[in-house]
Amino acid sequence: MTRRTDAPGAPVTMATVARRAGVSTQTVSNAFNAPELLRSETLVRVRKAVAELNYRPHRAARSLRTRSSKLIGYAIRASDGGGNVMDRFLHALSQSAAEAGYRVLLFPSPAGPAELEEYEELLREHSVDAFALTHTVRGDKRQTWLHRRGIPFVAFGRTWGSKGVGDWVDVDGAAGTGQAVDHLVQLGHRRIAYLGWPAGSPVGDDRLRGWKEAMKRHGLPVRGLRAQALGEVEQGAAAAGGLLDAGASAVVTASDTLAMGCYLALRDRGLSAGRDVSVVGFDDAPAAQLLSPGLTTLRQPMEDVGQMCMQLLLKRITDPSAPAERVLLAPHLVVRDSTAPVPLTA
Amino acid sequence: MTRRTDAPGAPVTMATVARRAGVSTQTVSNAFNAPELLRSETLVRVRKAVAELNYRPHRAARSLRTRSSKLIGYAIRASDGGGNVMDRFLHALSQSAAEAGYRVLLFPSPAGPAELEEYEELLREHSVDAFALTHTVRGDKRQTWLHRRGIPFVAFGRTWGSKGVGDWVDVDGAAGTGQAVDHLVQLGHRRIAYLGWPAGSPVGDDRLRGWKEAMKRHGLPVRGLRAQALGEVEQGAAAAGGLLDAGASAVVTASDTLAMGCYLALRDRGLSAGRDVSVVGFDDAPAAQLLSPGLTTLRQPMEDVGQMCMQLLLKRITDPSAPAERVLLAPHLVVRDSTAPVPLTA
DNA sequence: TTTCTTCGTTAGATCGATCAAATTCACAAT
DNA sequence: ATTGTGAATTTGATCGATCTAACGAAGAAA
Repeated sequence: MTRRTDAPGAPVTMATVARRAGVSTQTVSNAFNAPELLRSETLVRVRKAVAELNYRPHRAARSLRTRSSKLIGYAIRASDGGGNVMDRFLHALSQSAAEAGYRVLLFPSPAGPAELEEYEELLREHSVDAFALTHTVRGDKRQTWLHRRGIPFVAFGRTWGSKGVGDWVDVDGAAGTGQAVDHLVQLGHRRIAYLGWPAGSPVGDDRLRGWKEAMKRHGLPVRGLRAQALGEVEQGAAAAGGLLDAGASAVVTASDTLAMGCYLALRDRGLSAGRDVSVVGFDDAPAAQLLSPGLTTLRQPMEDVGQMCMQLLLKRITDPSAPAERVLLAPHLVVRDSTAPVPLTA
Repeated sequence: MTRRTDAPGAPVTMATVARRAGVSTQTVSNAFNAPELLRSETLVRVRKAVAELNYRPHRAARSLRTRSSKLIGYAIRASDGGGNVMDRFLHALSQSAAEAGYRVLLFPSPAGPAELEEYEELLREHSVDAFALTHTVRGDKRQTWLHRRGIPFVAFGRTWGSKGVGDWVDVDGAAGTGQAVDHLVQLGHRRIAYLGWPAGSPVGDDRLRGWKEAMKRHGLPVRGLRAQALGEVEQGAAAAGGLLDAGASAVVTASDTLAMGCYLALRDRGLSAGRDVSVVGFDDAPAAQLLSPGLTTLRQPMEDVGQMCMQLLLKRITDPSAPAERVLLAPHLVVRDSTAPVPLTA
């Protein structure tokens, strides 16, 4: 026999609410999922009961019936080294997800080919409705795999290969370095150098292109104003030295680390960033504002990236067959003291 | 009427598996949850059917019946600035959780008093079984709140207030700076300075204490070998200058940022870290190994922290009334080139 | 008055698993 | 042959919501 009384301490379910409001459970359900179906007076009554009992629908029950977990899977990597960028993305993503009634399910991603098995496992258990991908690489298998099965997903990071599938959001590196050049030109610089990574990395090539195109747009020469180094500070310093010798009055770099290399190269020559030579970094790492002088750098708009990812994902969930959307967002130039007008003596 | 045939494309449920294995659904359930109850021959038969159908139990259904979501809630903050420490914690936590059959549910934590409402919401919906807390502060309300309701939780970060409740895991800052001193003493240093933050921050005071106690243990003087600065690199450099003037041959610092200040102070004097004066940082920030020379620093054992958190949490879930456990883990000294034997000239 | 609509609400089945209790079976003890 | 015992398996109820379909009441049209 079903319990008719509401013992204190008994779990509060829809039936409890229904009893108190003097309606059926279906009406309570409608109050949550289709309030427009209720007469406004009934709605008020149900809402009152919900508030008094502090009731919320049981996720598992709802999810079992509706076949939707309202969870988005996100694979976290061992140590992505991405500095605080991934942190910010994750926060922005979960924030936007929450606003849309979703939450983020975190799972550790085994590197390599076993990775897809984790995705599959989550799907088999119906643990997630969709995925958010990051750390996309050339010819990433995940996109096509998910696409083939009709699982909604969105990627932070473009599909670099020619024939990519699915929606993505990415940061426009070229626009970023372009902005940096514009900023420096406005300060009177003309010999604006670029310090990047060796050719071949898509992200690096993109940032280089932005500098090159902006220089052309302003009618400025680029010959001899380009150097490259790997991610180490000291190597950056060596490469930056060459650019200074070539008479650069400003250096746009592919990363804050390389920018730190510039700082060192300047210090070794008794010069100072900002005062003598302007330097622009990329990423706005935590160290950037701690440096002295504070580093002018390109901050990736992770809040917007997360929000946009969620927006595309929701659209995809709603309409799985809509054409893919791709969004490029420009980084934001954070101006600190490492950029300044060209010194008169130069 | 119940469907007796298994149409292709129909969802694979326990009934499908049961039919194929020629057993009841309960037996399939037992194969997952209590395999020792089955005759080994039956178990094999069921496992075979499971494998052929690629079946996994539906999370929501299981969770509805067992009243356990197997999810651990974790509140992600806007930008905790914790560098890569939180990243590593989160990865370690989800890794250990996965090994125990749990996953991590990420939710954005609104700052301030509204925070607890998010926790409550998750509990009301039965979305999580337990919580992992970080960023604990003096007199944190979350611990007592969760404790009072009997919700299992674990904190990364000790309860600094006197009357804390609940299990926690933390990094032993004092042990870290102590190790740094030991290492330097072994290299022949005697005038080992400490560069920390202004008194008052519990973490900072802890690290200072470790240095002081280790110095006493080795019978070394501490007078005049202590300075403090806020988190900025340049201020660190100024403070470090004083220590160098006081004849320090090595500096233990409270953070990698302060260590970078030492680098600058040395460079300004034409000296170099490692060769002339040894420097030890704290945290192993991404920049630490990029610096030149590479920074010897104390790396927080986040993998162990995450694992231990999960271990305590599982115990707590199993036995909610067991006495609280607290674990302190020592950081690991990562030796790079910024520490070296005392130069002969000194 | 009767019948037809429409709107709001209710009743009963269902999602896919686990729990508690009942049942079957093999085998030993009486 | 009968009963007892324990292990292996099955049966039926249940978790808490949503779905489909049916129902009742109010007002409009006949």
